[in-house]
Amino acid sequence: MNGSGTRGAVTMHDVAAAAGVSVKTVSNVVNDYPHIRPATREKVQRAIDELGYRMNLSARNLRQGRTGIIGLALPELSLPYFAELADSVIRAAEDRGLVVLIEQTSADRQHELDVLTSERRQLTDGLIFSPLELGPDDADALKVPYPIVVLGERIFGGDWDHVTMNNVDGARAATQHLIDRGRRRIAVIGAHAGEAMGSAALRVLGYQTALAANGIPFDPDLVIEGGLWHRATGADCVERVIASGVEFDAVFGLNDALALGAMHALHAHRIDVPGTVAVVGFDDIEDAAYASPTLTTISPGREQIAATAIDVLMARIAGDTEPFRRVIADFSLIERESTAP
Amino acid sequence: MNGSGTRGAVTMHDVAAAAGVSVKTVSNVVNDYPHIRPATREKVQRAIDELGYRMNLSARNLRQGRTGIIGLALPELSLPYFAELADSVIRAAEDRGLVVLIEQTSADRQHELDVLTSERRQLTDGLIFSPLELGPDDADALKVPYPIVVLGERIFGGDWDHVTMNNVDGARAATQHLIDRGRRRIAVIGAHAGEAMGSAALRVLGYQTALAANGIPFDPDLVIEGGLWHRATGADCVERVIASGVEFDAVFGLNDALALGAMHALHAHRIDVPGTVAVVGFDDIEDAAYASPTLTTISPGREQIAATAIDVLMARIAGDTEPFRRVIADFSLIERESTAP
DNA sequence: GCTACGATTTACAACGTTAGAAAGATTTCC
DNA sequence: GGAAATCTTTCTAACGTTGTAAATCGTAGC
Repeated sequence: MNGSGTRGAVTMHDVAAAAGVSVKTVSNVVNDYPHIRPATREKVQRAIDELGYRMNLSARNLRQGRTGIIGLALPELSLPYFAELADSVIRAAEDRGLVVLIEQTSADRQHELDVLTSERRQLTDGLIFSPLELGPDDADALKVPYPIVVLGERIFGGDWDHVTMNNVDGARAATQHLIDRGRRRIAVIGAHAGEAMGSAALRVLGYQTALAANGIPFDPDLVIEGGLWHRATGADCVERVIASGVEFDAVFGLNDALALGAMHALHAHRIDVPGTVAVVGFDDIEDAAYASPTLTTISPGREQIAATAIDVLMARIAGDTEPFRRVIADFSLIERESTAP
Repeated sequence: MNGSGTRGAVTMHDVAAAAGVSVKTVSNVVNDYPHIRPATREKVQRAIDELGYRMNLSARNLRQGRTGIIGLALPELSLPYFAELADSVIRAAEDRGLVVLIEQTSADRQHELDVLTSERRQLTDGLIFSPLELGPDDADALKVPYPIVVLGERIFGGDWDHVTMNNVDGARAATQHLIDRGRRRIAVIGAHAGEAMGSAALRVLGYQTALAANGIPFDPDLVIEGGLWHRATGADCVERVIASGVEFDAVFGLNDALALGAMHALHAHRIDVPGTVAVVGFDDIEDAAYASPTLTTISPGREQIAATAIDVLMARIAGDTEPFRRVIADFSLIERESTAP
């Protein structure tokens, strides 16, 4: 079936025999060992090309104790934010010659714990882990015997590397932007009452900080609860503010899906965006740029998060023993039509 | 750092020594070889538990020539359809004890070709490949020396397994549903003029088939071109039909994003959905269920496609030499508010 | 008690690669 | 010209697992 004769693959031994050198010399050529006579290198290279030799990675992995694969554990690819994060991580990994194995935790606590001790960890050199359900109490479970980089905010102060977006400052900037546009009655939608450390709480904190910095009183009536951060929730939140009769001239959706849903509901009520109500989101998912009007949002530095996570992880895999790092990605405000003056 | 003493992992040798049996017996226990005395099995199991032994997968891979990893090559995870497909494939693989390595081709022809011969193929037992740019001319490139299952419609008649959705019949059913609801002037948006074999062409074909079956004349003015299947394109298509003055009482978006964009534009024009214009999509992405009104669509059997692809691939990996299969997944019509009577 | 025949267990040799050190070439320097 | 230094190449063992075949055990049949 494959071009080159026998069923089994071509090995270094075959190449060595064809080139008239030892196996180790072939290995040296393949691995760019510096001290090789040009003539030898060429001889070997020719044999490799002629025989169509491909390295057997399992053998190399066994010998070196490395696989070149990193794990990425996240809630679900169906959620646009995580799909885009995975996209970025895969690209960043590819640039560095690594490959990514994705595991979904379905936002289930037990599943998140399982991933940490799964047999799959044998197959990966390290793990990038984006938990949604684990909290400070689970810190011990994260003390694993392999390199791990944790994404997101839920677990602080542990003994591991942490790469996160700047939820507080990002939210502050989003709010400040609305204030700069003359808005004073800013509804924030998608809040989670019970939570102290999740993205919702941190973003609401940023919102409050911005209000305070501008001497605008905080009105609890403008903080709208909303569980799942879906479009439908966003629409529902807006329906509720409107029904409540509370006045507002702007909406801060704690993520883009909420903001998009909000715009939809505003539209349904013939409320002009951004004329009457300005809207801003958070995450910069692709749809935000295609909505109408296009949505102003905070870009959380997804690419940077992905690249940094991979770099930190690679350093740990290579044996780096520096103190654990906490990296906070740079965010940026993407101004679009939904907050045009 | 890890609980069990020395840096290096526990091996079968350690377990064998602790249990007082040979390495092979440990291997037999681990692999559920039937002829093992219960007492022995228990002894070994206890040693395994005590030492916290985990199989070294690289070693097994080397010995068996299998990795337990399958590759999944798709355009981009940022596209919701592919993110959801990847989700389904990963779940299906997990159910069967496999693990998935995702590679993105960025919808780039060269990149799609590269994936087929990448060094990564050494790491996977087989490949599930969803090409977007390769066409019938590239058939030779798909004759690879490892198990491969091709998704999608672009390449027919080759010597490989093929799992695909039923674009023609699905589109026919979507159109028929609109006809059943009394619609006669159905605009179809997102068509690709040049294409003969892509999803766009096949779905338009299904649309025409349904019209013909019901004796409704085909009006080319109702077929609206649209390149990228994004929400913005859908909105734009609707703007164009409206501007053209052509009458219509329904819109068939060739995918959900187009349909959602269409609903948005209709809304902007104060056109009632489904009262004045009914809308139907294709793909059943998650947003379709959260839109307002919720979107009627064709569910292309994503789960089934994923499961079937994995099953076929596993059979090939196991050495199945049956003739190549072509599986067409069952679709279903999901009726929602956008086509309510 | 002895033989035969499964049931269990073991010894040994791979799987294809690379680390480490030794061996062989070649060059450099007096 | 010879010794030392350096560059190249080779040799020998692993890495941890499983397939094969052979060894050992246990017991049923006579």
